[in-house]
Amino acid sequence: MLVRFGETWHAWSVFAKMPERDVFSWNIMVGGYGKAGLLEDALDLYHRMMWAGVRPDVYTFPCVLRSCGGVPDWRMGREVHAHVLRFGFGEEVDVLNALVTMYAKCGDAVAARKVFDGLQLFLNMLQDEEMNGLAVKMGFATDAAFCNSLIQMYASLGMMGQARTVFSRMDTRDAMSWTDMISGYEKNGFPDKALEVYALTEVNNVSPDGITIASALAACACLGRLDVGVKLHELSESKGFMGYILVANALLEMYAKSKHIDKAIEIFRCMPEKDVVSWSSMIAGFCFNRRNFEALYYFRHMLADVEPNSVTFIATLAACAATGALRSGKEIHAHVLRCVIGSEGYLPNALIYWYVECGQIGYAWAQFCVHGTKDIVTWNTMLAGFAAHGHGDTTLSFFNQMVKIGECPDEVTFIALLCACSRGGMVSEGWELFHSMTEKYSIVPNLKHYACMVDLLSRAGRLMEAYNFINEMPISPDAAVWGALLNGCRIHSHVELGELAAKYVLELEPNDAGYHVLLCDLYADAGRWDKLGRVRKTMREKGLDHDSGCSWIEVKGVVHAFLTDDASHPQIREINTVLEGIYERMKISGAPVESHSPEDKQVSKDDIFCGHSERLAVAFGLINTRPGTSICVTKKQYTCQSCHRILKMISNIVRRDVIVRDSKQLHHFKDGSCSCGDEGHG
DNA sequence: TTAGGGTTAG
Repeated sequence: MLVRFGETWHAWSVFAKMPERDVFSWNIMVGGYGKAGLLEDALDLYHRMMWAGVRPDVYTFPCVLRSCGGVPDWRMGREVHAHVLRFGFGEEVDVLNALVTMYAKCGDAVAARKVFDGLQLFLNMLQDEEMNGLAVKMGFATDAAFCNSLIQMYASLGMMGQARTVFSRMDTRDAMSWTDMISGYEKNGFPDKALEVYALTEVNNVSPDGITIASALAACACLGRLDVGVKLHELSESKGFMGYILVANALLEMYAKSKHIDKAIEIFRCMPEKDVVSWSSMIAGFCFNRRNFEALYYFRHMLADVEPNSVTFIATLAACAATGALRSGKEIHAHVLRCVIGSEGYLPNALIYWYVECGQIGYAWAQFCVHGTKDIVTWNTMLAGFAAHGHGDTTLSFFNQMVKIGECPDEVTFIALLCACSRGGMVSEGWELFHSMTEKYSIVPNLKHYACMVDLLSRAGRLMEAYNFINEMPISPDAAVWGALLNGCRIHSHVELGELAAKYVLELEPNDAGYHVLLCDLYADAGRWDKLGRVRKTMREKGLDHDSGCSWIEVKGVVHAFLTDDASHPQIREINTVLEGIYERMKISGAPVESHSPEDKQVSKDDIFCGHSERLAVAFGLINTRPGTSICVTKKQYTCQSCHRILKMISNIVRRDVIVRDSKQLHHFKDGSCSCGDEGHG
């Protein structure tokens, strides 16, 4: 009784005073600790039960295995598996199901499958009509507890077809049967089907409990289905589930993923108690809504309240990566090392990705080297990192090394590879890799691969070849594919083809400011001021010119943000002095500085003082960081051509690496050239 | 009138 009210500690004191304890009382205690989330305690209690010489029964195992899967503790799970066999429960479906789920949660798919296969014969008998009839007659083939157990097992192995068969065979389904189906579909990547099943609960007058609602909300979050989500919110309120932390957390997630982060904040603030999931969901929610600084702010506040876990760190590192926050990320890295969870799941990959995004390819490499078990994501992150920093040859040789040790590339691998070829101007290598996708690795190229190929060809000046390539694509091209051609036309000043590409791009993405700017750059470079004026007018009409530039740089852990023509920074005088000095040195070196303005095509002071935010941020970095260190700036928008040109020169003049992460890609400027391989940038 | 279904990252 006390356990049911969540008073585990109180229950323990009663339990401890009991003169005699049978397997029944032990089961209640082990189950109670498990349900209260005190998984380690539940396992400890199970050990004590064993030492006390109590013989476990059929109820003991699902309960203790659930805790093993929840930790997850694979070694303990195996130990319990041995007990299952020793005590003769090796043929109990409910126990075997719990074993399958436990192994699945511990990431041991092989063992899960092995246990499952042992059951297959029995399950096949149920598929057989005669046996099924017999089972029905005996009253257990449609028994809710038994069937729920089967559904869970099938769902944990991703066999939703079988789960559905069992589900439809049932006479009476309880809330758990419905929840199993909803969460099964959601977890196996069919959130739409999950919501279809949820809709049936309404038709069938099923009363959903908190877990049912949370599972349906997860599916809403996945699909961004705010309409269903809001109904579930109302239902939760009417049923009094809002105080249930699981439901409140699922609601946060749903609102954040449906782009209603303010509603998520409202719910979060009303929560009397917040756990690690609530905080992590908010951090991830801010990232999802591109409010990365708030994500970092919440992370700092969280530390005073609850202990972060690996999910928290992964979400926070994503915010650090998006903002180029090197110092904050390093703090997290230190936390990770202290908490000894550095090798947990996806976390090492998140660290590599964050170092890459902050322009620290060397540290990313060091992190890669110390990372124990590398999966395909680890390799892909590193490959993409080398590609982004302009190390084309390294990317390809690294790929060969990867294949040599037996790692099988996936579709993401080829995006990184084609990107590297494109930036390094390696056309024949790019073609070869593109063909090898289907011929050697049976990977069907998707839109991203096609966009990479168009980028590769058009950057190399093979504009007609790129155009023909698009026309021969087996799938219809998206804006990114035409955008790559437009960019190539801009680099090689091919106005006519560029206009054609722009026509398709703007049909598909009529309100994308970046593509409009690209077209402006094409006209500006070709000196077509009349047409440039017309595009600018369209942008004004569409309200695309209001998004003024914003760049920021982190210096000594403090983020300094700059807007276009920003004169508000306390160091603005020094910034202007630095820019002026660079301008003087450019003049001396005779650098061919071109202007955006039609009147003045010669070296112009306007170039250096154009007020674009990234230049202000870079100049600020030059003043406030040690000589020789690299300068990392993050920009919210697309870097304009003029800035790109100037930044190349700055990197040459000051002999420092300048890294600018804009909305499209990473630019690593070094000794007068850029990693993006954009030769047309001047 | 004991178990088994659940939320966060990628």
